[in-house]
Amino acid sequence: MTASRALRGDRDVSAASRERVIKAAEDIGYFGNHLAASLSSARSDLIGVIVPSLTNIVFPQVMSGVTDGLLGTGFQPAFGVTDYDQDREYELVGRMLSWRPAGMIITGLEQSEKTRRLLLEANIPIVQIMDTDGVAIDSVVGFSHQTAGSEMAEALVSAGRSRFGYIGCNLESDVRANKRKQGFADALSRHDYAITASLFCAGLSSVGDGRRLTQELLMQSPDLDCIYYSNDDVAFGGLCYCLEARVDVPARVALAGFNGLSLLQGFPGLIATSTTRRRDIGRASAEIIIESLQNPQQTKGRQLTMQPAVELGALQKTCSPSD
Amino acid sequence: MTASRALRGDRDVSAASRERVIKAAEDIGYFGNHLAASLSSARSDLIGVIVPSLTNIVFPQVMSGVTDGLLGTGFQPAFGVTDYDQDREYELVGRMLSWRPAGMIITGLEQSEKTRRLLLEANIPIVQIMDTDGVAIDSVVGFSHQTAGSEMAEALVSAGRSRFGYIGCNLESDVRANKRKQGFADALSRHDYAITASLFCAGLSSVGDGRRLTQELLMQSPDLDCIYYSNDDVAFGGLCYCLEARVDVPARVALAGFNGLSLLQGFPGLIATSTTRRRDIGRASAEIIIESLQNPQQTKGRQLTMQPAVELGALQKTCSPSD
DNA sequence: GTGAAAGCGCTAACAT
DNA sequence: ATGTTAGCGCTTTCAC
Repeated sequence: MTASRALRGDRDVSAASRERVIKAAEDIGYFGNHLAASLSSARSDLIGVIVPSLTNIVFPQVMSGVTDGLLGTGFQPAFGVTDYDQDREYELVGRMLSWRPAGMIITGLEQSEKTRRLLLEANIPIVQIMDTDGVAIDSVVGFSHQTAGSEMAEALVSAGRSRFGYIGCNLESDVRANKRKQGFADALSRHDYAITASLFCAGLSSVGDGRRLTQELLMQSPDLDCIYYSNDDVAFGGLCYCLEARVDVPARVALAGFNGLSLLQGFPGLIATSTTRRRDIGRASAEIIIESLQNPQQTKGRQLTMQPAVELGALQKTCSPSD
Repeated sequence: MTASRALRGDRDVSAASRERVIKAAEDIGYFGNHLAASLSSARSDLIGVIVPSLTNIVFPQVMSGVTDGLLGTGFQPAFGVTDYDQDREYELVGRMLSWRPAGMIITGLEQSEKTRRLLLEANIPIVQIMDTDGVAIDSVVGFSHQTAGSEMAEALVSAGRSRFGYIGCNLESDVRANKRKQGFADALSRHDYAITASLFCAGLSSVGDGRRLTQELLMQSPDLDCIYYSNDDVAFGGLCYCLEARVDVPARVALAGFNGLSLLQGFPGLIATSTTRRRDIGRASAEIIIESLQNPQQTKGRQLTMQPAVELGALQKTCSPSD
């Protein structure tokens, strides 16, 4: 009937009817039923967004970016969390698709074959985010973690460092942290250097673990002049230990993390990092979905790289401690 | 037909048919349509979850808790973010309800009157979380921020502090931080003390702001022996400043935050805090929704308080700096 | 500009 | 244990 048109803001409704309908709707406290609408029109205004974890601030920021990018478009994000578990991811993707979302944003390129098939067959725009090292399903917004790792290594070598340690958390599940480590090690070996000592912890990264592992690593390898961490949280924990133990950072040992978290502003410049544009990646992925929806042909398989910038901070000004 | 029953795991289907159906479904890559299912059965397996922000780790942790609590129940969380904006909240609640969720979890007790009406009329279990200072719509899981503030004040007074400063971020929108401050000030005044110096910053709380504001506050009021912060992020920034400026914490000045973030493990015990059980609150709220769904009568209007524990850390052992 | 008819893909209730 | 019928609340298409 006319009511349906009026409420959806269809033109071809007289101003008089429109007003009457809207008035009536308010009076009875009516609000539509998206289920019926989407079922009938065979499309919904949901954009599925899948992230691996909510344990540090990185993915929440990506989600904020997506929300921003969707604001005012009439589309709505629907968030899901996999906890870095591929089976859970498959399950979640299936559930999301069964809501017939208009598009999907999913973290990483390493979905299981089953999941990839689901996504492909859904026949909606898919954007994989946060990584570009691999084979895409459709569009991609992110950067190469491998490159990020090697760029950090190059920068640290240029700053005169030569005895490298590594500390990582959650490497069993965090594919991207592994890629960074790989890129880091590869770049070092091109300079005939290597990671000579490393420590790992299972489970999620945390400041506390970084602190503990750094103490341990420096005990067993006191000659290290640089430690690369799987991310900023762990690196920051390392810095806390060093400050308390009066280990001079970065003069005696340089610490390098990853992400460029605002947390680092606690001690500006003391930790080298690669600043990732997390909100921008979220926003851009939302925009690509919207464009694809408006222009299905031209926007297939776009690739957008936002490589993080290496920031050395105070390290820039120091020389090798052996000088 | 039988297929529908088989796929939903209805009993009253012969093992033979069930297998044939499931086999066939896999062959053609069939997966159901939640839209149609929910429309038909007039209920969905979604639980709407509304949080104010994703800018620090607190609400992501609540969301993880909800996800945990829902795991294996067949219900699924659907997350929404309001950015501390009541109009956005109203909009979001409306949109969520139009998906006919089975229940709603929403942060805080300060919804607008319109939003409250929407929620009431939805006739589904509602759980408001994170706060108990106010009037509930249905069930509540959280704690009194007012009490949390006064308990911290009491603890600090007992620890011998007497000259109090306050630093807060985002107080324009963060109702709960305001309640803590109020409770803190009220408790102080019962001891004839008061907050004698404060600084605020607009916008979201961050470590960097805490650092900057603490420097400023200690410059203009060098005699303070205690600073209460709106939360741990800001407090931690303050600690970073003090460590760098060699201000003795907690001997000369005690710092107190709120939340018990794992970040504090960078310098264990140096910041007093109230440890909130964020995951537990998320999990419990999910459980209450599930119970209400199974047992509509008995579970109306439950109230669950999980008051945070004050942790003084190193401050416990110090005496007033004037001793 | 408005209305009537059909149907989206399921589930519920009732046969059989 | 399986099939049949009707209908959830919309949108679409086509008349008027």
